[in-house]
Amino acid sequence: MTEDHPEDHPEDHVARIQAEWRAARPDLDVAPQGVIGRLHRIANHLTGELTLLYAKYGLTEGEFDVLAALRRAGTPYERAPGEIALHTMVTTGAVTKRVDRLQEAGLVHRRRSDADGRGRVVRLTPAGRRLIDKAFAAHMTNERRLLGSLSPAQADQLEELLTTWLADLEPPEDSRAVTE
Amino acid sequence: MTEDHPEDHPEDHVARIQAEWRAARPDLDVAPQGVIGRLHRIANHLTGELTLLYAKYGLTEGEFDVLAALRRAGTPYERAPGEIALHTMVTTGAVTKRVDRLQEAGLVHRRRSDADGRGRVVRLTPAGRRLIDKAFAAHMTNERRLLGSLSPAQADQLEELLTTWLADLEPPEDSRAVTE
DNA sequence: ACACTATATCTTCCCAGGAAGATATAGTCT
DNA sequence: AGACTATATCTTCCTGGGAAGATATAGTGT
Repeated sequence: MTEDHPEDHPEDHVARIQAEWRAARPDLDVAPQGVIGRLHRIANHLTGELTLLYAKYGLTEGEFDVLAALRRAGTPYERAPGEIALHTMVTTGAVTKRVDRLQEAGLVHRRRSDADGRGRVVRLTPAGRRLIDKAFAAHMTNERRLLGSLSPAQADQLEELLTTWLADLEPPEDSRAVTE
Repeated sequence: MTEDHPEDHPEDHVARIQAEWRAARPDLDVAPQGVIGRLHRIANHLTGELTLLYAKYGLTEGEFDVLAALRRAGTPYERAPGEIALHTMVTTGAVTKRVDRLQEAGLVHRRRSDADGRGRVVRLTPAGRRLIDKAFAAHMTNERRLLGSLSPAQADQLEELLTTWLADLEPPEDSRAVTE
């Protein structure tokens, strides 16, 4: 965030935006954009690439997330919609629709909960299990590729910085909320 | 991305997801999620916080971006919709609608281009100029706050890593495309 | 000048997700 | 048991943006 980075980066889009701001508003310190702007641009690029891969398996990102949450649950690959909403960080309304689409595609099955009449249970079908197993393996390969420009040491360093930052940004929730 | 980080992070959401995957798919290396997953979570948190601030000024993120792009242009704060689309990384259709809303709110003015009958020129009104000047200053303060958990040295290190990564992810465009 | 192609913007249609309300069932207190 | 509150899910309505097509104007070659 200091001004002089004697690296060989030929000036990226974010640097140009910062330069424009420095000209337009010399009274402001736009240093934070150097981190936050680049982080957002990277996130957008990554999302675009990841979405392309999901599409190869006929899935949207949201649908992939639901299948992944079910797969991670382990046998018998079941979870309540509310749990899925927590895991995937969307509203329950969004989960309802995602599950609708996945059910339509025969990838999940929905039934009433025995234990709680209000609850539902969403379960991966065998087809859903097969699909997410293939898609997730490809997804990991894809992520590894996208990280390719960083050396392992750089990736470690980056992970550590992001972990520190995230720990501060995330609400200090009790871990139960998400794990259970 | 190595397995042992002897820090004091008590295990975050991403670490839990990775642990679930290691149990469910021990054949896969989910290390990339450590970086990419956290990056996305941070980006989401940041977007949420930034959006809250935009809302205080009656703006959506998209509208803020348009006003900012015009403000950065310098006097007389004008840009063609196509340029705005490039700067804000959305389609021209999205720009049309954003400008519609901003025009409705009296923050920008739209007229035909003299030089090119197909073109339009979007210009900040005085009210728009005042609003974005206030909002952008607050935005920078907000971003500085959000970076607060990192030391200046950490922020520098992070910026450098992100710059390296972004340089590889961004298409090696010729710089004209975005600057002009 | 004419035909053809390229470009800038806008329009139409669609989709995913959020917010808030509706519904059904649980749990609790008396 | 009855009343009241809490909870899980779904439904309805709305909004922002994407994709592709429609318009209007430019530019180019003959």
